[in-house]
Amino acid sequence: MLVEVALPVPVPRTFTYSADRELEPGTRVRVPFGSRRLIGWVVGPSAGAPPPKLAGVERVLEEVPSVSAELLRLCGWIADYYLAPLGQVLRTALPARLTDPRRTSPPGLSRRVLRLTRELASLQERDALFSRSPRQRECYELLESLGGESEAAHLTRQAGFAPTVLRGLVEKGVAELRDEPVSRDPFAALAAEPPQPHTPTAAQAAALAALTGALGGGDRRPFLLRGVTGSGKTLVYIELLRAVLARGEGAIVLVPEIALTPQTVSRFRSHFGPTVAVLHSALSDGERYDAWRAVQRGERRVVIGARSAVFAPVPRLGAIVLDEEHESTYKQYDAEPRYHAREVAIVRAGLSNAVCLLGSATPSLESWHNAAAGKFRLLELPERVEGRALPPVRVVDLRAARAVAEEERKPLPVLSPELVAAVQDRLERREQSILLLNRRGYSTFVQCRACGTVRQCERCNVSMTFHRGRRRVVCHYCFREEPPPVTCGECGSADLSFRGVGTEQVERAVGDAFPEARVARMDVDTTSGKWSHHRILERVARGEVDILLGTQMIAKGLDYPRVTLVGVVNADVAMHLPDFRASERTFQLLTQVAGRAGRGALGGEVIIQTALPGHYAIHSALAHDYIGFAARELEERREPAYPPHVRLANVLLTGTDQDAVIDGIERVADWLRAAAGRAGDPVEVVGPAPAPIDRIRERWRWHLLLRSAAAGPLGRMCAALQREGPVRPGARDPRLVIDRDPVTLL
DNA sequence: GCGCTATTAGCT
DNA sequence: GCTAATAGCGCT
Repeated sequence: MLVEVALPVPVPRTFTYSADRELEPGTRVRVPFGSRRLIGWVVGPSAGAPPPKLAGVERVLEEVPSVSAELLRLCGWIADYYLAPLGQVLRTALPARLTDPRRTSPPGLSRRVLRLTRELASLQERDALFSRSPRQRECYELLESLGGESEAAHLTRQAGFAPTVLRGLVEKGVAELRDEPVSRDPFAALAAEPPQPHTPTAAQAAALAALTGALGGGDRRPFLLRGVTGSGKTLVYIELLRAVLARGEGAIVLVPEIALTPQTVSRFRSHFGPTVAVLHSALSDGERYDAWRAVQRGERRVVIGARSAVFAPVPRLGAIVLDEEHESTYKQYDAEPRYHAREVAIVRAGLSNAVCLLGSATPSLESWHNAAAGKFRLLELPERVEGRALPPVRVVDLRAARAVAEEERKPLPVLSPELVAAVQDRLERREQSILLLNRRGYSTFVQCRACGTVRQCERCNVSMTFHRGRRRVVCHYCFREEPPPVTCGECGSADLSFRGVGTEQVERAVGDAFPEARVARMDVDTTSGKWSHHRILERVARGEVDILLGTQMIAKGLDYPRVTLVGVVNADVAMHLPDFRASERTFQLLTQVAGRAGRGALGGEVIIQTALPGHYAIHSALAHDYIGFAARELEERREPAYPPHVRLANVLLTGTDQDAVIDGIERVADWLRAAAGRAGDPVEVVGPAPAPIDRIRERWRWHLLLRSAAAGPLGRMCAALQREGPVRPGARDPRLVIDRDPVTLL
């Protein structure tokens, strides 16, 4: 008999193979493919005539399909909607162990584990023991943050420690190497805090009643929970999950990024203990596979994870919760399939008859629009728990500050006198402050005073950022770095100006203003280690940090009662980006970071430095006015029309030869316009135009937008373009990328 | 004419 | 995505 097999290759079709018996859809098989062997999934019997070249399934890898019928349907929907090959979707949905052709046998029954045996409490002891072995220290500290143990293979392969480093720790008597049976949860050793006692507020109780009332019911519309920061959304999630578990079902909780939300994860663990599986990016392939199997067997019924956890094989799915549903990290924008976990969650909940709950203080306009249209059911938590007020927000007008600075012939200070006074006040009261600036490095660009030329990356059309710590200028797109320029590359002048403030410069300004303060900086540059987020946040939690400064990663999910001041060094960073979501992003970030202040009994205050105090995104944030912001922003997006009023697809062509890229995108545009005319479908072609960043890694980038009132015609046009358009799918130069519902047009 | 490198068709 | 076939190009 003949079966259709989906393979993890970028070819948008399935392949026909012969099999000597009937194979259930979802069964993993090994098949010959060219000169190679690949692992694929049977998706069903083959209809029609056998192909001219027919090979047979070489090996059936499992008797019970690893992909359930439900998951297969979900992946099929993703493949169709996001125009990705089904096999690539399946590979994304499953742990790497199951798709790696080198590992066709089940993983062994035991594995080598390195476990800490002695605690080094004092810093002096640590310094002494590891004075000549920094790698051993790093390894020790990684183990510490992993809960005391990790698989040896993980430490050597993924974390990059040499086997001698592991042995060194054993010889020093601080760790042991042992063979352990599989299926251990590395997070089990992490102490969970006891659950906090609580009484739901009236609003929480009402939301819960609606949610639990919907369990197992027929109305499949998702819920949108809008709750101001500090209103107790997590409590609602927890109580919903409790009800789900009581019905004998399981649930998935999606968070934007596990490393940034340790407190949320810890609350789930404290309530549900060992039935929680945390799918973390630091898991080794083996640990991830173990967790996946434990979920599939029903041993763990609550799954917490980032985007890809939406595929967790929970057998009887009762609910999917998506926290901070507006976050753009839910969209996979840089690889196929370019899916949005929010849409996938909604579709999956529909297929499983599960409750889908989207939560946010600042819902995406798409979701807000859907709630207004009755497609989502709206729940609201309008007040903070225990009647705590939202913090008052003050604005410092940078235009006025700039005028003063110019008059006094001094540079504009990074921190205004108002902000300095407020931080000083917190230091005296032994409270904590958070300072946000969403730009890393020291100076964001280097400009020649003589001719005005800005130093650009050789491979990308972006300015290079000066990193003072590294003494380099760095391209944030291709990571190329060079020594900082001393002369202008254009005119040779040595009069260079290092401009644009980044977090490193804020750190320096803070150091100058408050030499005694204990400061921590948190951005991509200080959190390169897998557990460094964790380490910095632990220090904040223990009160060892007076001022935490950093990029947007300090804006999410932190809940520290001693944080009573939030300062935004420059609120306008995202506002000038050539992206229709610039205002929305600015409003969301400001609201989110403002929510970090005053979560405890001490109260709090927010100070925002901006040159655009009159902009609606900023004054809506000042007033904590989501509804006002959303109404205004929805109006702004009517003309020209942008989501949520219309659906978009971004059609991007990249290549090393600019002329070929331009020629290609023009042919694509002509083809699409002709096709739109023929089909009579209301799809509009906007462009082509160079992408806002028109060269990255020596590849030129041109794009066009497809705009349509409805998703259906837009999807059909994209599919036709892929099938019959002038650029062959899979070609590498120029290469065509189709991104539906894009979150960024850069 | 040979051998190295860049490009690309085709994979069941 | 990968590989094998092929086209392109410098060198003897």
